[in-house]
Amino acid sequence: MTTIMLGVKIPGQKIGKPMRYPAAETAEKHERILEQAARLFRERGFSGVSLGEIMKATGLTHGPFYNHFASKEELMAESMRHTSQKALSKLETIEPSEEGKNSFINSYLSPSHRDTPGDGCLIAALAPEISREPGVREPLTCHLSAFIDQMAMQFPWPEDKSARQQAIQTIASMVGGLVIARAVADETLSQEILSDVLAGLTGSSSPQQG
Amino acid sequence: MTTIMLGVKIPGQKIGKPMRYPAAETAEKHERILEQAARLFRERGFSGVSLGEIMKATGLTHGPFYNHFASKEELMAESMRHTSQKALSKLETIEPSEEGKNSFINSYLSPSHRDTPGDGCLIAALAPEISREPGVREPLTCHLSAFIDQMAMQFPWPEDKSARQQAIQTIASMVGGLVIARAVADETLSQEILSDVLAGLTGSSSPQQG
DNA sequence: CACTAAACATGATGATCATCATGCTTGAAT
DNA sequence: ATTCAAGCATGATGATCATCATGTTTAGTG
Repeated sequence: MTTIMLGVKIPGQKIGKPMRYPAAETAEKHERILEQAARLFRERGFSGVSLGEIMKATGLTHGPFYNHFASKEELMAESMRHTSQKALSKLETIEPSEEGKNSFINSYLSPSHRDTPGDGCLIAALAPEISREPGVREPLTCHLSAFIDQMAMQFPWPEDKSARQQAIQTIASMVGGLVIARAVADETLSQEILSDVLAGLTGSSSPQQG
Repeated sequence: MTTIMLGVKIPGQKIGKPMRYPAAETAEKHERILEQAARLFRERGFSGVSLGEIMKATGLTHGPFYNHFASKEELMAESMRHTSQKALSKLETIEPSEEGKNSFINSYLSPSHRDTPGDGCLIAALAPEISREPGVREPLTCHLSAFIDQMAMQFPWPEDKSARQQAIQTIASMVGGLVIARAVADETLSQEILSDVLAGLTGSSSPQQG
């Protein structure tokens, strides 16, 4: 039986080994790479961003990339885990009430979220590409699974159907609504999609802001 | 004032000009390029497919591509229009009843559709990439707009809300459900997503086949 | 029959990119 | 102070790709 170490290389944290560069700064750069990658990937897709661009965005050259990650694919997976954690943490801070839920859905289906994919939902920005990239399907699966669980648990749901089923239906509507609102070139139609999907999920007929 | 000709080059159909290769065969090749492109783009994304691959799939070499299309971007737009027309035609053949609607939704959210993106929904396969590619947002917008109209008109909808709004909500759920079912690596979860979204849209609790 | 322009095939070209190679810099442990 | 591997920068390398160049084939037209 073979044990495979799947642990991720985290510079500046090797145990008992000397760190010639300040560990804190190195870890900070590592983090910056992750964050810039997460932003750029969501803005332009995995294949639309080069490693050089990402490194430049963090203020480094392309050289030291492989001191931080083993490959682009690993960076993709790591940046997804990173984004997922932040999204889940944010979700957990929302008031576990009907109002909290509606406000969450409202902000998800807002023009602001539609227009800033780099800071938004990982799934809506990257799902089809993820489907085709074996290396990133696992983090996506973990993320979505955790998100479903958390939404089902955190918010109140009508009791005629299971909370989990309703969470899944809600997420599907949110993702689908955002994805098509982003793809459409007509601002009026795009806004109509956001409003209609929002209305279906919250019963609200007032337009969402920001 | 300048008039810009946006017409698409269609080999074998220039008026009054001699066609040295058989017009019928040339038009057939043109069609084959469109179809292979539409399939490959949906399977692997725009940026995941090279022009060489597409031409090879049609039985030609990469050379004559530019005798048929002005650029990859034009091919992308044309293949989307081509796919859109076929999808709309197919939609129109569906019986305009509750059963027809449910059967349509059922087949959209089936494992078969999930597993064969190359022959499936254009939007679910390509929407995020379309959002980032200026040259293909117009055909997507036309497609979605026509699809909304047709669904709203063709199927019966509860009268407490506008048919159009319900069509939009339904499409959003379908697209979102398919997109996340495809992205997830866990077959059980993927199947659960398909079933739950389907149940929310049709009230059916029986699993979909094919 | 000779001519021609569309359509075809082979083969550049130049750009982009992931990854690797090399040498310099740093600073904690010796 | 010396050492040395992590981390850094510059600069290959080799692959892929969209697009272009060039020559060849084709079948209507004159």
